Parts: sequence; C-alpha cells; structure tokens
Amino acid sequence: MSAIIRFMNYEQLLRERDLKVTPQRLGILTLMHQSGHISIEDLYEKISRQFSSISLATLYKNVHAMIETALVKEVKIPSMKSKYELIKAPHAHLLCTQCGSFEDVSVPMEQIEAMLPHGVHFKTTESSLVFSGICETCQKG
Amino acid sequence: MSAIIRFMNYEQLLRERDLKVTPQRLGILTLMHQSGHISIEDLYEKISRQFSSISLATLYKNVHAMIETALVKEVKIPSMKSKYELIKAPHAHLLCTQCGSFEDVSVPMEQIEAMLPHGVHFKTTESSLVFSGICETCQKG
DNA sequence: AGCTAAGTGAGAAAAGTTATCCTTAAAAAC
DNA sequence: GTTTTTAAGGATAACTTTTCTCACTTAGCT
Ligand SMILES: [Mn+2]
Ligand SMILES: [Mn+2]
Ligand SMILES: [Zn+2]
Ligand SMILES: [Zn+2]
Repeated sequence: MSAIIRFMNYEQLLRERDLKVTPQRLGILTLMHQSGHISIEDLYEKISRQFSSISLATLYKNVHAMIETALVKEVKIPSMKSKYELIKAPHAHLLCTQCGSFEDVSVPMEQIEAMLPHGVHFKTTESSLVFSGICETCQKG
Repeated sequence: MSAIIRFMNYEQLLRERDLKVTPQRLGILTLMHQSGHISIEDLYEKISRQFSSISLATLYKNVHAMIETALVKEVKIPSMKSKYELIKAPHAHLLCTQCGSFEDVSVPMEQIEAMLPHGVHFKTTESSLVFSGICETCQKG
C-alpha cells in the first residue's frame, strides 16, 4: 500500500524527466530510498535479487540517467567508494571511520556558504560537506 | 636554489616517515607542490617528462604510501576525478563548474564542525568541504 | 665497499566502467 | 485494443583505471 504510493511517486518522478517507467528503475529507486545511501556494488547485489538477469550496464546507464535528470546524486566520500542517494534538501554527512556508518546530518548549508572570506567572489550553487570521525555508538562501545 | 631547499624539506618529510628518498618521490612531491592539486593522470603525464620510464605502478604505490603516512591527501571532488595535494592546514575548496578551476579557500573548519545539531554526538576528526559554483573570472567573462 | 631492505619498471591481471548490438517492452499513435 | 515507434534491457566486448607480480636496481646502513 505505502509501497504502491511510493511506486506511483517514482513513476511520476521518472515521467517528469521523460524517463520510461520500468520495473528495473522502480527497483533502483526503491533500493536507494530504503538504503539512504548505496554504492553501485551494493545496489547491483541487491537489485540482482529482484531481477536476476539485470545487467551491470543497465544499472550504470540508469544511475547516470537519474543523475543527469537530477533525481539522484553521487556522494563522494573520503577513502571509500561513492554512494548514491535520491536528491533531497541540502544536507551534510557523517562518516564513522571506525564502523563505516554513513548518515545524513542536518546542517544549514546556506549559512556555511556564507562563511567564505570577504573578498572571495565565488557564486556557490551547491556545496558538499562530509564530517569524518567517530559515531556515537563507536564512542560508547 | 630554492629548489634545493625545497628538495631538502621533502627529503626530511620522507625520512620522518621511513620512506626512502628517491628521485621519483622528490619529483612527485615537487609536482604536487607546484600544481597545488593534481590528478593521477596529470601527475603521470608531467612526471613522465622527467622520468621517461617511470611506471604507473610506481606512481600509484608512492601516492598511496604518501597518503598512508599523512604526507599527501586525496581530495574527492563532485563530478570529477580525485586530485591529490600535500597536506597542510585544514581548508575548503572552490570548484568552478564552468572553467573547472579548483582552488583552496580559507574557511574556519573548526567553526563549521561546531555547527552540527545539538543532540548529534559525533566526534569529528576531519571534514571535507567543497563549494561548487562560478568563479570570479567566469562571472565577469 | 658490501649487505639488506625497500623501491622501480614492465607487463599481466584484476577491477571498474562504457560501448555495441540485438532483443524486448513501454509509450504513443491509430 | 492493435500497431508503430522509440527507449530501455541484456549480453558481451572493449576500454579505462588500479593493483599485483617479479626480476632488477638503488638507498641507507655498517
Ligand atoms: Mn545524504
Ligand atoms: Mn587544497
Ligand atoms: Zn561508528
Ligand atoms: Zn571559472
């Protein structure tokens, strides 16, 4: 039910971008939503369970099409492979260097963009911020 | 002359890390310093002029050794290949999406690290911040 | 100068990504 | 609803990037 609603949203998001709605694409979007952030490798492993014959080429082609149409974003992470996420409101990320957890964190990006030194005339359109360190769980453990 | 002084510094930096001082390594460090930020590809192209027989394997091995010993840092950049730089004081980066220029910018990283929401107990050890947008030159042109 | 561990270079191998080509299926037209 | 059109999927080859292996050389030490 909520799955149906979600699928319909994905269908709409794809149609708005002139991308055909295919089961593979719905699967990719669903997995990205569920995982929050997912690497190509993990995405392939998971989607292969649903579509045992899906080709890696299909996966790459789709992820790129979705990036080009601003549906998905690549997140580059220090010392690990990129992960992909559905585009949403600007936010930063927390990477735990101990357990590898990778999470969203709400940070006022506009405020950060306002912190460029006076005299630097750069028109920022987007910014990428990743904090690396130790997560709460690892601090306790 | 200033080249000699620089080389001596690099020698010391290598020795402190128990890395043998080789002409290839001095060349790599010199190029990184000159370029500020350089991709593996460009580094290989440039260093090949000095050491026509240098192997890509040597380049990769050295860059990794220097990363592991905290002499060099990989900078991941949205929608382009990573660049490498000599480690220095924490700073952020400006990427011009029009001309591709990539530069350091001085930003108080500790202050930014203090902007995590209250209730988020993450112990940040390092953070990576890249502003994407239009540089001053491109704004004028 | 001689010894030893580390580094270099060449090429093979592996990993990651993209291109090609034919088949299949979604969307549009009828 | 059926036909037509076009985009997408799948298999595989090709290409790019990175790592590995191994024989040889060199730096650092005595
Ligand atoms: Mn995120
Ligand atoms: Mn820098
Ligand atoms: Zn952790
Ligand atoms: Zn520019």
